[in-house]
Amino acid sequence: METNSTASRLANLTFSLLANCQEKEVHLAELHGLTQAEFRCLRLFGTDESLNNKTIAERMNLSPSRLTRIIDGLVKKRYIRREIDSSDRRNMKVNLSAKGKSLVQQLNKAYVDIHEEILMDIDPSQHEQLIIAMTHLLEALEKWLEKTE
Amino acid sequence: METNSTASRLANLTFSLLANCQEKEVHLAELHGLTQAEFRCLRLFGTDESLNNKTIAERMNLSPSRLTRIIDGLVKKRYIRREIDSSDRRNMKVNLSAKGKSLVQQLNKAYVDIHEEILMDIDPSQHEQLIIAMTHLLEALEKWLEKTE
DNA sequence: TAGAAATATTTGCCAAAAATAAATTTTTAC
DNA sequence: GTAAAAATTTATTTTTGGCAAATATTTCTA
Repeated sequence: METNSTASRLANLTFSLLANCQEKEVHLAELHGLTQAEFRCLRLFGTDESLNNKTIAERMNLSPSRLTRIIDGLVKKRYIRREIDSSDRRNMKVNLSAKGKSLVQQLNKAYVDIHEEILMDIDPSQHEQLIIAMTHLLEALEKWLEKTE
Repeated sequence: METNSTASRLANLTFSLLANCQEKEVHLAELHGLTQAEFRCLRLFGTDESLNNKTIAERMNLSPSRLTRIIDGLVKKRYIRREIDSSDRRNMKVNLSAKGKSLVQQLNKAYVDIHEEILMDIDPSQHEQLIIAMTHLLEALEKWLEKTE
């Protein structure tokens, strides 16, 4: 069957892709003097976002206390700032410093650039197809994750 | 420009994809009583492959001594076997046990199945396009990794 | 409105996992 | 016979992560 061999080719591709991305992350984190947890945490921030401890903990599937430590590191390294939320003083508003913003922007740009290069190699009429396929891939994965939770 | 916004959509997709895959790996490793390092190491094996310590260490970007420990764990958990290479007794040939083979096959099958499901949602005439695009993505990433090494 | 319950974060403590460096053993190769 | 290579052991450090208790603040309620 055709689908089967295509599926296994695709599976191999995403497998290698994943491995490479992971390697890339390790490398980038090291390059900026961050641990992987810190790096992953930083990448959660949009440049203008202001999050609190608990929200980040939930997004990263970690305990709030663990998050406090990760944020400690990022604050010490001057990538983010902590500030008491004036509307609810139990909350800590966490947001990027100038240094943090610049790094996040730089990383995002590099990431978009790679994808732009790829798209240049592909007929524009196929772009939407690709997006749709990738969306399916992501949905399938999310569904699978929920199922096994 | 059209390419730019498509590129950033695609970038977001692969970013989420990566995060989900990582979560999935954590989950699967736990499910089988393996640490993440052990799980990743196991997934390096084709069902009939026989590798030595150093090769695996290189593929995983780890020190040989770290690898010894990871393999220790996998041997203790009966997923792989160690055997002295009779042609060069300094080498250790490492290969999957029956239990290991069965797990690797099962994981590969689940992986291919997900991709098969995805492909069923996509017009078969587009399949080759998707493969090509993903191949480009992978190449771009590998090139980028080499550059920054 | 005083006191109880709930919420968010931090702190101290601890354990497992990940990683490296240096020393050691065995084997090979020149 | 000595140097180099492969794997392991030993010792040590860093990273990751959770739990329970403590603290501060807010919300609920009697």
